Amino acid sequence: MRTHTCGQIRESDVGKAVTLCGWVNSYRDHGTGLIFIDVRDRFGLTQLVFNREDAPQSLLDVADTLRNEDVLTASGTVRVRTGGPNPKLGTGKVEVVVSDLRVLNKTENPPFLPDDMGALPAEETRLRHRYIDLRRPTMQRALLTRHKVYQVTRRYFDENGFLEVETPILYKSTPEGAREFIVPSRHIPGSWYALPQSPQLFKQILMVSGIDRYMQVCRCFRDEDPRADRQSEFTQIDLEMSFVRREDVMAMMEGFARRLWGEVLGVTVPPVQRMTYRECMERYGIDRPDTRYGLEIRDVSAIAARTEFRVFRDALAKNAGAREFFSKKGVVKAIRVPGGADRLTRKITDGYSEWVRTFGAGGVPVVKVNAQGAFETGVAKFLEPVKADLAAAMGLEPGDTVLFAADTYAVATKTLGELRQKVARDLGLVPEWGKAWNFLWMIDPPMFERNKDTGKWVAMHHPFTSPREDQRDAFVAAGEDDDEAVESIVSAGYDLVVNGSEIGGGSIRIHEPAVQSKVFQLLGLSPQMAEEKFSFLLEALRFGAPPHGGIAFGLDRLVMHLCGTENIRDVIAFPKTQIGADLLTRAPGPVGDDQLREVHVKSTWQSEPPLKGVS
RNA sequence: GGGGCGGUAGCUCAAUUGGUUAGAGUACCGGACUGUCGAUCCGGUGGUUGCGGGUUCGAGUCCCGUCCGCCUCGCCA
Repeated sequence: MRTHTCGQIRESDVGKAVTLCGWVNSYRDHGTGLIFIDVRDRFGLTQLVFNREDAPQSLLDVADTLRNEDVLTASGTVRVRTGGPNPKLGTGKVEVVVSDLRVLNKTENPPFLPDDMGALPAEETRLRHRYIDLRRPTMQRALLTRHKVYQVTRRYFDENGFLEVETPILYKSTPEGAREFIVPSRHIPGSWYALPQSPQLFKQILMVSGIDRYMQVCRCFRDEDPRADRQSEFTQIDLEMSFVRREDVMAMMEGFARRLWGEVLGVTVPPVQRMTYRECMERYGIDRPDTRYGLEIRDVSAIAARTEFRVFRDALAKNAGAREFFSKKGVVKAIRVPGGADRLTRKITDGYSEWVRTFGAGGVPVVKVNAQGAFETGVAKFLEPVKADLAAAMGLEPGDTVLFAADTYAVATKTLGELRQKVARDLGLVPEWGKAWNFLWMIDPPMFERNKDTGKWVAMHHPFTSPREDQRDAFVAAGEDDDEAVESIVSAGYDLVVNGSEIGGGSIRIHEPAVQSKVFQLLGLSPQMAEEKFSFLLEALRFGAPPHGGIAFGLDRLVMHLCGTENIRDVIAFPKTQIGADLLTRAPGPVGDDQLREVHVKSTWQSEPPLKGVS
């Protein structure tokens, strides 16, 4: 149908007869003289020109009807532009003098035009007419980047001896972890499949099967509320390796990250540092630290203990005798904001006090160091006796502000971890996209933590994560009710973090039945329950399981980083909204009673589905 | 489930303290124009102010409910 794409023609093509196909990007009708049409496809823009003096009337009649987003095919001759080049276009030095024009499909007046200039339509509108939104160059670039990630991924892991194996989408419901999407069985009344949260158990079984190295670009499903960087349906680069220690997996993945950033962005990934979970929490208050800026957290409990400030004293009284780092032990922590005395106004810091309530903190005590080095604000008088020690511990200079959190270790750490990021954003300390790539491995995370509501132990990663080699015996010996002991056991897990965002996580797995039983026991799964839910895995582990470990990278998030967007929907062709709706196809929707009967399901929902009359 | 922001013309937005016939840009329609390139100039069509109640002489504006979108806490092994 065409001889060239719209991004292809150059000066070297002058004089050639060409045929192009594409969409009308813009039309500039000069009435009695000239008509210019920019025709667009995925590859670029080419200017078509019609001259009213020498073009036949039949051709002009068609050209006159062209409007934005009409689909056309045009044939003509390439020539150098006589009106001067357009440096913004790759094809900007040439144009096509059209001799034949056909409208392949006239468009209705589109709800919006797919250009990247000016304000975008509301996201609702973009999702509703996704096919138009996806014509925008930015969206086409994102899909292209995503495509490159698929290609690099498959090449890299193929080169390294991985076998791509597909695993089931209709899967078995397992307890633990995220809420599942479920699918009723027609053949087995009252029975349900679940969509996989990840192919975790299958890939471990593939290791027992002797596959040695497995990878898959796979869709995963978690029926939890989405976020800006999270969809309930998402894609993982999933892999598993036999006969490896965590160094082997981490080295493999560093190589992968290096290849990805190199091939997609032309960026050389700097050396990947490692940081233990504990150090992450101590310095950054989060398990995925953003190390592109300072504002590190300091523990000032010992100094705070010598003040009469009620907020500090009350916090420090909590579990005062417990071991260090215990989640319920009271602590006072602080971050120093250089130059904050001027920049963090009373209004801003009051806002922080309000904001941290969402993390369970009561507020943010603030002290400012004025130009003369004196402490200001309400808590200053309490801190006067420890002024010198605090200044030394925090490295305070005139003009600084100190933000405190006084609470349990868990709350104070979380609060300052979040506040640190907010302050960095507010003060413009975060480098713009592409300026810094801070990769780090978070290692040695705890095996378990207590669920805040139920009080039960939950696996930090998943129940098949092995304790770190040297922790095995302590783990097997740990008493279920000994919180301090259980919390202190670290696993052989690892997360890869870039610029404060977790892009992948994995672990060395348990291959010993005794260790696996202990995990289930701590999670409150009786041997019978464990057998019922995971018999296939437990059985497989008994039939010659090699030591193995693996990791999964979030492909959507990788692409977000490589595209420089903070919206996961910008890297997914057909994403869903916050209530899991697809505004394009109007999924989910009702099904007929006969369909339900066939799968032995009766709905308890009596009203009309709300989405039906979407605005 | 909780908190926040938003919903006004096809699209992006405005509308004073609750007060005349809800405006502008753009798209679309018509006209003018020979080198534009986000063309320009002139004119025009276009509104259930998300939906349902309420208060009021009077509601885009205030109140209640509800739906939808986004951000977020919880949640996300």
